[in-house]
Amino acid sequence: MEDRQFYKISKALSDPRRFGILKTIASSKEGKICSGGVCETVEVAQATVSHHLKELTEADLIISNSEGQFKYFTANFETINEYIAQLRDRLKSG
Amino acid sequence: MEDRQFYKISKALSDPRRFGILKTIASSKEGKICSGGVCETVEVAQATVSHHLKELTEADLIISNSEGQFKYFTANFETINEYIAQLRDRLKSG
DNA sequence: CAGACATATAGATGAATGTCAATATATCTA
DNA sequence: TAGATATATTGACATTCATCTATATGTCTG
Repeated sequence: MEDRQFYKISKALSDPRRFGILKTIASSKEGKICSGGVCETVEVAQATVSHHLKELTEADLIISNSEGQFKYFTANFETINEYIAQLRDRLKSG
Repeated sequence: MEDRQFYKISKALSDPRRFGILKTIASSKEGKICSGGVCETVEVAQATVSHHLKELTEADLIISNSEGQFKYFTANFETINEYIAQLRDRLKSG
């Protein structure tokens, strides 16, 4: 993984609210949830949720899928797992 | 791990320079390195390094040990590993 | 003790960032 | 087509934060 993406992910994970949103998506029923669904779980304005979803998408931590007027989000476990592996590799003692 | 510490660690890891410093400490010879040693590996002022070391210490990602006028830092792999485990647990699908 | 060296702190500054209200864009349906 | 609903964008604002210079504190050695 490129440094660039690694740091983008680190930044994306560093805000508690944004992490909470990612968690909500990762643990959503059927593995997906729409923007409105996320909004209901959080106490910030819709614009703020939209902003966080964009950040998470740009970090490739979530994937979006439009269905009509709705936009569904899925956790990208591939990226999540690769990030965890990178964390290990980059910090290991040996 | 408490939410509080989890987020403190996330924040501490989110700055590229600070992560680089942690990496330097984790991969240092003998497993430890003093502040001055860290300064030599980085292109910022000594005060900035001191600030980052404080943040990493407060996140419990590194441990300090004073020896006379020097202060040596060691990576706290226990915390690092626990953070990685938490990341997994908090984001896992099931 | 005096000077040299290592680290910490204080205060300032510019940039990044989370947040919001307001509005725009896109899609659905009657 | 008009109104309703879902999401995105814009522009502003307050706060956080990485960074610096200058200075303080702490420790060693002559």
